[in-house]
Amino acid sequence: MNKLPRPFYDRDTVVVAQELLGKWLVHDVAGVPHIGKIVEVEAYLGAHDLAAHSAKGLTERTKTMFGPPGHAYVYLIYGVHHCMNVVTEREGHAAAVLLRAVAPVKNLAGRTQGPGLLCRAMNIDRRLNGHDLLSGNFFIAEPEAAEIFSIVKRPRIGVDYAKHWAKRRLRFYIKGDQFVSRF
DNA sequence: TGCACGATGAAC
DNA sequence: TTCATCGTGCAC
Repeated sequence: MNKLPRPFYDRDTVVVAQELLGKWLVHDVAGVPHIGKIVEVEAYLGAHDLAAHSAKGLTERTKTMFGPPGHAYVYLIYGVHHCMNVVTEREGHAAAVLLRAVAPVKNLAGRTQGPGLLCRAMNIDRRLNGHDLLSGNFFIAEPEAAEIFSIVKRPRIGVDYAKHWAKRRLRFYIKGDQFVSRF
């Protein structure tokens, strides 16, 4: 499979977020490759973005976001669900792209439309926090067949506390895709 | 050492 | 609209 290289992630987060749409998220568990096509994402631009966890500064929780690009930032939310992000831009910039939904491609059971459901279906939990996405068992790859689609831009979900940052259209999804979490 | 609070999902 | 459930961050 054609794995995305480090330079792909070391670019403007809004660009990376949109280009992640259509790509394949691959997690190999005990020899079984779980594969989902990314159909919905959100961009978190860095420590200046009040909706981003990194706006709190460098802490135990956010140190993955402040690390080098191309690594997974996985955290537990509401004590119940896991959320999976991809770190972008240069080390120290603390930006990331939240993966909100995937469409089943291979070996996925259950629903995948939402950040928590996506992680459950893909067997992703915080043990994978900080994991290098250029590794052999957990990575993002080019899809086998490229497709043409339109990208819808909307405000991010669940970040009303972020003042004017909550209004920016940093949520992106594939237009008309049935696996988008909500329209 | 205690406590408020989530980048959610499911039930009521 | 409410609630489950717990790690993190910061106040005391």
